[in-house]
Amino acid sequence: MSEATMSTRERILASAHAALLDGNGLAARMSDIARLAGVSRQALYLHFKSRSALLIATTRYVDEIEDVNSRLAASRAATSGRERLNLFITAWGNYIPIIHPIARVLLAAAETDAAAAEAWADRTAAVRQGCAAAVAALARDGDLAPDLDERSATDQLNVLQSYRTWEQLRFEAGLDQRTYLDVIIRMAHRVLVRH
Amino acid sequence: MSEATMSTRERILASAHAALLDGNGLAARMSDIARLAGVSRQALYLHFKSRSALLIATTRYVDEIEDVNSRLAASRAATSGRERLNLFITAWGNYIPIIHPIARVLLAAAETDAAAAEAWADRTAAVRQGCAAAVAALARDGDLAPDLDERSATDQLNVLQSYRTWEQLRFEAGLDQRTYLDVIIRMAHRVLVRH
DNA sequence: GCCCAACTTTACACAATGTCAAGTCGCTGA
DNA sequence: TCAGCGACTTGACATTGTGTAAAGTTGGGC
Repeated sequence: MSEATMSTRERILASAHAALLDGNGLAARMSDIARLAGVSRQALYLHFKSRSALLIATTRYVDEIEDVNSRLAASRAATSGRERLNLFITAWGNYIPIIHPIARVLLAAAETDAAAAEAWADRTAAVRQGCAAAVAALARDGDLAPDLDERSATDQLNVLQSYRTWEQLRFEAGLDQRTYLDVIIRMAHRVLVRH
Repeated sequence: MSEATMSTRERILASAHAALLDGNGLAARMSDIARLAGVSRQALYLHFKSRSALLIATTRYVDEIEDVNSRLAASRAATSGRERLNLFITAWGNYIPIIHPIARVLLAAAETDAAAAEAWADRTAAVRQGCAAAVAALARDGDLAPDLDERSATDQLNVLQSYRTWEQLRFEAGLDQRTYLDVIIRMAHRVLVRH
């Protein structure tokens, strides 16, 4: 979709995305996004009720253009539980860097805004479902560690897969993306898989 | 120290602590803290350069009155690496709930304030040292998983011990504190210890 | 009795979100 | 062709919180 043919709403979303990607996205103000989109600040409020509503819509927008659903669908094709675990960790782990700049700001907004908190909770619930499915596949193969029930195993995988864990390993510990994936896959196997 | 004999600075810190503890601490404003301390809002600026400086000082204040140092020192008495790992996880894991309400706000401030970010980095560096020491003790006993170097093992333990992991397991997954500790100890052992 | 330090009071600058109302402009349909 | 409508702009304003500035008050030590 060329810039000229995009609806104003789409241009706003694309500009919000761009504003959040660049440098200190957290500081992106409504007026910055408006300037980027080439519309007035007030036009933003015609399309989105509040900054927080715009952030939520931007997150969905990026999920759509990056096609998060088919990325995650790949792991469902796996035949064994262990394979599914690897594919799921890889698929989600490679999506985190894409959604990260936006999620970061949404999460910050969630601290004070109830709607943003709910939107965030929706996302994490979706990831948790993926974790639960991978755990169930392991259990079906008899590969789940015998001292774990599926619920607790899902909690543990979910924590390893979380956005915050990625953030810490990538930025605080300084791992590159490939090493991050290796580390998480190793941890997930040792934590979840019978041996 | 009774309220009457406390210096103004101490009353401000104690009030900031109280304000952050109660309900939605994130929303605690300078004027709320001033009211609680029974001083004018401007008095806060006589003692602390900014909100962020007050948050940093409050964190240190709580560390002091809760004696975080001797809590963590306990684990250094351990004879074996495995024991040290357990003691360290327990000591730090039981301190997180105490510092959590304050750390949460400091972390939020760190998103936009460089001084707060640095104060946060100091804290995490201190915890990481504890992790590194536990890993070193394991390695000394020959109990560290052979595919791990100490650096990577420290990263992995550090992520398990992190404030964010605690938050997710306690509040998103709904574990109680005892179960949280059990889960982290289990994960740490499976991830780090040779078997 | 004077002074000083700590604190209060009042006022204001500033940034950002969000609201409001009137104005512009191009397209569409009678 | 032009009236009207929808989408957007313009400019003004309310609100909330941080941080600064300056003058006033007060109590204790010398």
